[in-house]
Amino acid sequence: MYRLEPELFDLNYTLDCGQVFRWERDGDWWTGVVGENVVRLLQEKESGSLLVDSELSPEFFSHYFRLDDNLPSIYESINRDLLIDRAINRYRGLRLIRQDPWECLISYMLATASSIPTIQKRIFLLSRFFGQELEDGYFSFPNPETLANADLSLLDRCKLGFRAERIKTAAEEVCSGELDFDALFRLEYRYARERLMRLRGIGEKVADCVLLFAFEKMESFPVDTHIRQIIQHYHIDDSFFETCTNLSCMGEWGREYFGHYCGYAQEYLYYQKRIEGFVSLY
DNA sequence: AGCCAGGCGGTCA
DNA sequence: TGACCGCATGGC
Repeated sequence: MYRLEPELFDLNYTLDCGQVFRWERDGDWWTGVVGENVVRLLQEKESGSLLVDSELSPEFFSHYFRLDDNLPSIYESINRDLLIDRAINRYRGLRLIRQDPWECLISYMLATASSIPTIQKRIFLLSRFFGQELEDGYFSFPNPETLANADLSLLDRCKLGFRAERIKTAAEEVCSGELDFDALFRLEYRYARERLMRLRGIGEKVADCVLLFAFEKMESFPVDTHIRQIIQHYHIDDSFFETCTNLSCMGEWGREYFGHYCGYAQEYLYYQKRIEGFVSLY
């Protein structure tokens, strides 16, 4: 157990906002599986310091929680209107997380047309059946080889529905090296996106989530049902939307409107909408 | 019961 | 291209 003193960081918002699915809260403590490690974290209310119960190093968490991001500077760059301004101030300290590419890829393939509790349940079952037990009740995320070789009847027990075949195929591509994570890191956003979208089960939204949360593409702007509703409800920038109604166009708009760190803007808007619905700006 | 959830892929005009 | 539909599952 050790202590970290992160600046401008809110653990609760960061783990609760819906970007990760394997952290659970019990009182003030969060427990999660990161790689082969079971991790417990608590942030003290007054001091803001982080209590870490884990084998992983301080440097790891600094990297994992993107403490290297200059948040004030990012806030300044994305603060374009009253709605995002409110979200930034209300959920101050929410940071994006650097997720493991493989786990992130499969998780968001399993997230299509599902509520967050359902997604969490699928990943829990998948880990329980195909991962390795780390300590009592906690399992690692299954590796690509295991999922590539799993038979569909077993995958079915994880309640994946029509997503089962898709993740098996994706796992096979990762195993064979046909899908190369290192290459995705090096590719520019739009090319990495095109590459991911060649997989069955990955459209614009899933590709954007994976690129944002695992491949350092801050200029991703995932347009899910909440973001679509926000844009339609507030008529942000309505001169643009006279000619733009579909989801693809909304993504393009987000990148233009919020700039390079639009991924951060997206996450704040998404969380605010999930927690508070359509907020009043008066 | 019916609709929606961090959607995608196919079809049909 | 744009609108509609089926796809499994679960929560409300």
